[in-house]
Amino acid sequence: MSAARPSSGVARERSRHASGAKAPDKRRLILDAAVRVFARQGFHACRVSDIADEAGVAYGLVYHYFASKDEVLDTLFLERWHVMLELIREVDSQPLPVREKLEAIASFIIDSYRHDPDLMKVIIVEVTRAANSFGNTHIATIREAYDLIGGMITKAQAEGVFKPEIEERFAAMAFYGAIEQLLTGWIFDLLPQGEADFERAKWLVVETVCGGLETRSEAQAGVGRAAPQRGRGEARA
Amino acid sequence: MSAARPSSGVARERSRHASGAKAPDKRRLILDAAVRVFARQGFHACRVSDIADEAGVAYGLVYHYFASKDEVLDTLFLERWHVMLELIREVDSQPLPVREKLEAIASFIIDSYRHDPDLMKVIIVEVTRAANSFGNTHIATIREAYDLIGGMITKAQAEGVFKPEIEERFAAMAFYGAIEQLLTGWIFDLLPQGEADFERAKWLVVETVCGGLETRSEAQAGVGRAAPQRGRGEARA
Amino acid sequence: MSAARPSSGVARERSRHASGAKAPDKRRLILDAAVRVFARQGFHACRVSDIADEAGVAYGLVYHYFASKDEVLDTLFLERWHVMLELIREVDSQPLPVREKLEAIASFIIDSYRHDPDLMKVIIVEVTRAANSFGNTHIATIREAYDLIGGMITKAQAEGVFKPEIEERFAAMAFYGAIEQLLTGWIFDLLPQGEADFERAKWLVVETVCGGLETRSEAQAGVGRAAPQRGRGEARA
Amino acid sequence: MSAARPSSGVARERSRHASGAKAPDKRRLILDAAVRVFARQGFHACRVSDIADEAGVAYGLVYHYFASKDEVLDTLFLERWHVMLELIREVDSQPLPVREKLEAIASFIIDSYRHDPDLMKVIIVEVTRAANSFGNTHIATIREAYDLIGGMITKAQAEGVFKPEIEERFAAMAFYGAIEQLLTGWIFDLLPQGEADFERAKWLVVETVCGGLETRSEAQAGVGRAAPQRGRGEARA
DNA sequence: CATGAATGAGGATTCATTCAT
DNA sequence: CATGAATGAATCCTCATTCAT
Repeated sequence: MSAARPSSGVARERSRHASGAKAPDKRRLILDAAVRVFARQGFHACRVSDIADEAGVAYGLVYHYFASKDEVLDTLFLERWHVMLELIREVDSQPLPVREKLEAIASFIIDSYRHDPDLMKVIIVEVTRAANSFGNTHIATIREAYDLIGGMITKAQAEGVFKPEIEERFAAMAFYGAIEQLLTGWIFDLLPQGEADFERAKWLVVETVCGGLETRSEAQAGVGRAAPQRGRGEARA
Repeated sequence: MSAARPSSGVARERSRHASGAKAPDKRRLILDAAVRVFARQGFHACRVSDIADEAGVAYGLVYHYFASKDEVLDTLFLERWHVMLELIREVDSQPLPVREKLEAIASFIIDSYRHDPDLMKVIIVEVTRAANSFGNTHIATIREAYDLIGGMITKAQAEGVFKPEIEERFAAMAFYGAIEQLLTGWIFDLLPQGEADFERAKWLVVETVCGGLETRSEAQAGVGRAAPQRGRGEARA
Repeated sequence: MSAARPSSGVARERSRHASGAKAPDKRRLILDAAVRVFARQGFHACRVSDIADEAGVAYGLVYHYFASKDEVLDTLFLERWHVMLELIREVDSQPLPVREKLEAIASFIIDSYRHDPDLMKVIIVEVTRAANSFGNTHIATIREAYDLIGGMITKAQAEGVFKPEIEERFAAMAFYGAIEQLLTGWIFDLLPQGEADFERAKWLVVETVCGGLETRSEAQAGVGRAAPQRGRGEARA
Repeated sequence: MSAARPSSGVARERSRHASGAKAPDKRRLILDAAVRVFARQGFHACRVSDIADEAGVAYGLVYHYFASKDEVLDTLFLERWHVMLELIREVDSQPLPVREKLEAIASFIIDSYRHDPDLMKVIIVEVTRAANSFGNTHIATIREAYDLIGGMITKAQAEGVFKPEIEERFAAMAFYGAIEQLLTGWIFDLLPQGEADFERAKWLVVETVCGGLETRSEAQAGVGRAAPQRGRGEARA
């Protein structure tokens, strides 16, 4: 009661009373458990008690920290997406070539999956696609990311680096869609997920999309990095 | 159309008495109603009775033709995806340049959306989510599509048209993901959906992805078609 | 429509138009199928379509011959029970010693089970015990049998063959209960059901109950037949 | 009482706070209500909400304590049957003549009915029918009771008290069947149920069955008690 | 903070029965 | 006679949520 419950906003993991990592932080425990359960069973198919069981707490406690089952998913989405937006904004603010900016974004997303595949699975499968429930709630947030990426592309077009005839919003969607589909491929085991696969994927998505967006002169200039070693049959993580 | 026949019900697609549109074909009626209802409310949020009401039939008739609510969605998915696979196979069998093959695929998908946005919305939004629960029946079907597209890319690489260092499966995913994300953009009203937008989108996705995949020499050859007129403000929504 | 449908009454298997065994007699087909299905799945757990499937007819046809699923069970019960009552009445009308009368009844019931275990299972499990539905409907019929048996016992008591201090109704119930429980034992595989087991069971139930009911003098007179060979471990039918 | 604990729910039979009848013990409340409702309407004809209403609790609470409607019936059966088995085991372990042992068992069953006719009605009427569907969990329990009674008979045969030519399992079934049928007679109002009727019934069933099972010499010894006064017209119903 | 007993609205599914062909 | 498409009432069960302890 003394500590304000941030029902949204980036997680402040510790710092209850500024005392440090004293309590096991049940709220975090529940969120992490929810990720695993949502990833395993899907949001709709799981019960609140499943989350509580996974977290090892009584299920009434979930309602102590979250107003509803929905809010748990909302929180997971917003936590991650805010980090994502922050990253995009930071990248955007720096004086880098588009290709590097886009690569930074692709890297961030792919590394996010590499670091916590369950979380990304939940966000992609349960939120991003959930047109009629969560999707609508978070469209504004998602749109912001597209707008930022779109801005980068517009700028690149103004600089003559990208072809001017491709509309920035469409390009931003295509760029993001390509990345997300790679994650989807990993999630559903359609693509191999070795360490090298992740690295190559970053390069690939940038090379493909930027390659297509760049003007001839730019492409000839050979700004693209060399492809990481193409390795097949690597161990999957 | 090679519609999947459910285990329950009778579903004699053939016209009764060979006369044509004699019988109302309730099964089709239910499927079409389901598309509208799923698109409007989402699969989970709608009740079976909503489908029946929309179709103007009795509650139980849905269960006369389909074993469950899931099977209705399943059927929609399989129906559509079979058409899609057929198209891809046909395209693949013809002696066309990759770019044209990919453009045919992109066109087909985008036209599918243009022709029946509700259906595509359902397929994209609900099925991915359902893939978790529905087991891997659908994954196998989807994988086949990717494999076919991957095959086109491999061939193009062998012919020196596409860069060899990009793995075909990843490229196929990126290609498909770009298209799907455009649809998602339309579905969520993040992109304008005028007639010209659809046409430009076809060109754009091919130009972007192929442009990125093609070897320098190929790109220089200028195989790409000129961009359709970039027109703004035709947004429908 | 020309042939009166006996919704109750002993089955008149053939004799539609007095022509003989011309048609396969679908009604009989359905009744026999119902016995098998009721025995296998239980009355409540089976669907009308299960009966129709077993009979190899469309399920609408069941309603051509019977007003409801209930009536099918009713008919089976009444068919059998009328035969049973007839037997008891006939036995009762003959100038035999009680012991032989009761043995005739026990034999009839046990032979009924031997001849068609499914039918007897259905009648015992689904009707006789079904206190609140069928039971009540048929109590009158069942009571008649008890009364007839009770009458035999009263007569035997008057003749000094049976002890007078045992009330006839109670004795009749006990007698019938012993037999029915043997059937139940067979039905649920608690007792062996070889041919000899059936024969011994007839003797046993009469020997036990009559032995207990008879007066000392009568018992000493040794009216009881010798026990059939006690055989264990016989093959089960 | 060694009540079977269901898999769901919590069921802390122990008194809360060691204070006694503090908590209403909803689980017991539900079971008792179920007995009344099952007896009145029959298992199949009643709804779960009828049980909840009768118990004065919310619908869902039934499912808090029991996994299904079936499990409620199951629990009632097992609770009762365990008490019954315990009684039989105890009787069996004592150095009494068979006749007294069997009389103790008959007394117990008949007193059970006298004490809670609804419960016995449910056990007799519904469980036999359910045995079909419930699988063989119950059959095993029932078999154990028969085996114990059969053991008593075998022992009596070895001691020369009972005729050796009657197989013990058949005799056990007949004995139990006679008792059960008396209960059935009461349940369906075919027999009078005054206090004296119950007492006479105990004597009758033992006298009849034991009388039939005993060897001549034993019967002559006159071990049987005198019949309780034969009184008519005390019928309760 | 934590617990889990209690609530009850909500929805999928079943299946007996009707009836047009 | 036969068929099986069509109907829709009936009911089980789930599970998010509340709240007393």
